[in-house]
Amino acid sequence: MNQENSRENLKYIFTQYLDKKGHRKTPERFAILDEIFSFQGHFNIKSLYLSMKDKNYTVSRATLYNTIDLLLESNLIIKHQFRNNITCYEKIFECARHDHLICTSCGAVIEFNEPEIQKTEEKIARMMNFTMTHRSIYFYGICENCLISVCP
Amino acid sequence: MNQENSRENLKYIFTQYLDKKGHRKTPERFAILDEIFSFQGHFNIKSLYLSMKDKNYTVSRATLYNTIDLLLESNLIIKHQFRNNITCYEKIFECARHDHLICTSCGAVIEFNEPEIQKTEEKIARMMNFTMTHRSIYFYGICENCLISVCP
DNA sequence: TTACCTGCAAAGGGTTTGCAGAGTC
DNA sequence: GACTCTGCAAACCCTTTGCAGGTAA
Repeated sequence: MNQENSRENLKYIFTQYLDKKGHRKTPERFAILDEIFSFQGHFNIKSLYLSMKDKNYTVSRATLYNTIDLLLESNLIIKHQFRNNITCYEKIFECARHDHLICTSCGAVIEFNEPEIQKTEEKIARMMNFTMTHRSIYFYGICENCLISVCP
Repeated sequence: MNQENSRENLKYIFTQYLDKKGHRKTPERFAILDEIFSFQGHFNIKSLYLSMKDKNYTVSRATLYNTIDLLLESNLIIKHQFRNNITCYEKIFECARHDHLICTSCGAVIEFNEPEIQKTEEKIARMMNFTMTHRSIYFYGICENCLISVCP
């Protein structure tokens, strides 16, 4: 699927969701959706606000928080807490399932994909009689680059 | 090891840490250590503050935050972020390694122990050239009790 | 037209900071 | 006695809320 089709698809999914829930299809909501899917990686409310303002499309923080909630509920993005009390978000639609390594030395956030985790998750769900909806896995430590730069 | 010996051991470890770092051994610091290890499960600054105040040992929030940082650095407690922007802590000294399930329906936090995770962690560390120091794993979903209480 | 949404600004709540006095070493 | 730590209160910052005006349906 090329990028344009992908965007149309996103809009379609979000529209479906808004219709289903009886929410209005306002231009702000689609502008925010578009902005989020235009950049890679993690973002937070502040960075989103600034990047939209930069493009002369200023929306209030209240609207950002409101729309983010809708995107979370429609499973187009997910929420992260990277231990610093600033909430981060990430688009998940049509992205490979992945988890994160966080370097406590340089702050780098590194994605990785390990299918074994999925199996373990299912095992735990069975064992604990728990219905999984999503997970949040972070490994903390020192990344390759920082290890190299430390004196022996 | 009985409880009293365990407490003495904790004090010893914390004392060693304070000495090593050149921090002072104030009564507040040991009172906070004692309070934290007197209760089970997770706590946050507010609950810690209140439970100490309850015992007529009031310490300021500033001192709590200060001491918590020291306890984190000495690896006696760990920090959690349960997605609600309230930082939670948990003692880890002499506790079995475990991770958490979080019920998004009733808010329950359920501990579990799955040794397979440890192996996966080591595999990822090798694969990604990453030196793990600690991990933060949360599975979200619906717990047993909430599943039962939902109408079919 | 009506109900919901947006924008603004103020309130809220957890965390951090600055400063004076107290206490450790 | 010097210097760090504590306590207090204010500052800080992200997030939420209340309200008036605007707009999708």
